[in-house]
Amino acid sequence: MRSLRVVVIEDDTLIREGFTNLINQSDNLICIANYDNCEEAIKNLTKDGPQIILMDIGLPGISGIEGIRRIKKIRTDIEIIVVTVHDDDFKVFDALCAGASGYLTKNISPENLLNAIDEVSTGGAPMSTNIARMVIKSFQKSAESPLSSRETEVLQLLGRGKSYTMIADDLFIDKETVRSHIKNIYRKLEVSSKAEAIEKANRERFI
Amino acid sequence: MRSLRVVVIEDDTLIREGFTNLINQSDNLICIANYDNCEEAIKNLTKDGPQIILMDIGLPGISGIEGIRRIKKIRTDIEIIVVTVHDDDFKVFDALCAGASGYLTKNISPENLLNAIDEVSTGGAPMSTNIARMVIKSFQKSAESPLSSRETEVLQLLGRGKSYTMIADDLFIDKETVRSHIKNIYRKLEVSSKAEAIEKANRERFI
DNA sequence: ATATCATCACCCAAATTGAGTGATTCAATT
DNA sequence: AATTGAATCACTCAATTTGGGTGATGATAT
Repeated sequence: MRSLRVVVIEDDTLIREGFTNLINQSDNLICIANYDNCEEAIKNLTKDGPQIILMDIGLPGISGIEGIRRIKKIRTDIEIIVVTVHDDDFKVFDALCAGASGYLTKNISPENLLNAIDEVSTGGAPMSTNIARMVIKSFQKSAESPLSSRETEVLQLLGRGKSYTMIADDLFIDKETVRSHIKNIYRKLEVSSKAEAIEKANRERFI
Repeated sequence: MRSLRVVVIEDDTLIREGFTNLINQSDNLICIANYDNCEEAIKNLTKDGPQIILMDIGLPGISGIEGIRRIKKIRTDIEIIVVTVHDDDFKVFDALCAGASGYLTKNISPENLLNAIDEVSTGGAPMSTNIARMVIKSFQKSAESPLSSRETEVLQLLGRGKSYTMIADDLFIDKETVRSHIKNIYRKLEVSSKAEAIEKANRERFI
């Protein structure tokens, strides 16, 4: 069986060496190179030709997030797994949006790290349990929205760029009714424009 | 150690019995009840008092998706794991939006099913590998967008409900420039209004 | 060299929006 | 029985927004 070519990008020497050794001890993986920064890694990307990259995102120089973006731009088929201590929402979602296929926090066991590499190579998306929960939560609305279900519906359509008239047609109600709902939405959210309402509703996960 | 109380909702008798037996054979789980429809399960929800519900979503009567919504409305703290043959995008995202904490396809092994129940009880979000990949993909933009990066930026702001003037202020450019970008966006996307542009860009994952 | 990108300008008419100030009906809660 | 919230509809008014034109400029890239 062919070995999967892995590149490690991680500025902590100890961890970098640790990952490299771990990968090379596995019989279906080979760590083709390791780097302590993204710039170097990108420079050698074509030469190295990895299928998988393990990557820290708290790096000096260009951030790991930007690094992911650039790597995916060069070769979309490389699977990138983020391995980091950061588990704050923004970092996670930025990394995923940039193109990461997996996201692990650093307390992961060596065994699970190897499993994750395996998983990503077969079309999976390995995530630490807390990350998976964050990701799933991002789909769910807040329980304590002040908006009624009809108001929520109206605001959703407004957020899709629809005009009062179009919303009225979609919901089979009069334009005046839509206006009325929107006034109530503005009052409840304490805003006074479409943009503010959409902004706030998105931030607080009302829609 | 206290047993986790599980309820199974599944219309296929064979599978339902199988899940029930499997759960009861585990020493930290107890299947407190099982149902072949959501209505019954909801009726007995308070009496049963489960921490976890295993749920099919291809049910007669009210759909599993609607069932999830209603159950979460009654008791937000119940963790619901969807176990189903359906892995089409809409079903998955609808279920997650409705409040599911996990999503497994039915080819799962008995061992992994028990692991998933365990995982969800400790704050995880168990997903089959293909589902996890779908979920992560939903964060990522399409590679072959016809829009330039500036146009993408403009369209993103438009999608947040901002007016031309606000977008101009945000990007430190003239309102006329914004209009110009939007005209080009409309041409490239072959649309002729804000709503259509946002709709199409979202559908094709350009923003 | 041709094309795309990013920027700005002016015209025009129709549509949209936000802020008023109302009303009615129905259902739920107290 | 009274109140509240939800959902529906009506009309005015002025400012803003939008979409369609038809241009231009300089820079960058292919």
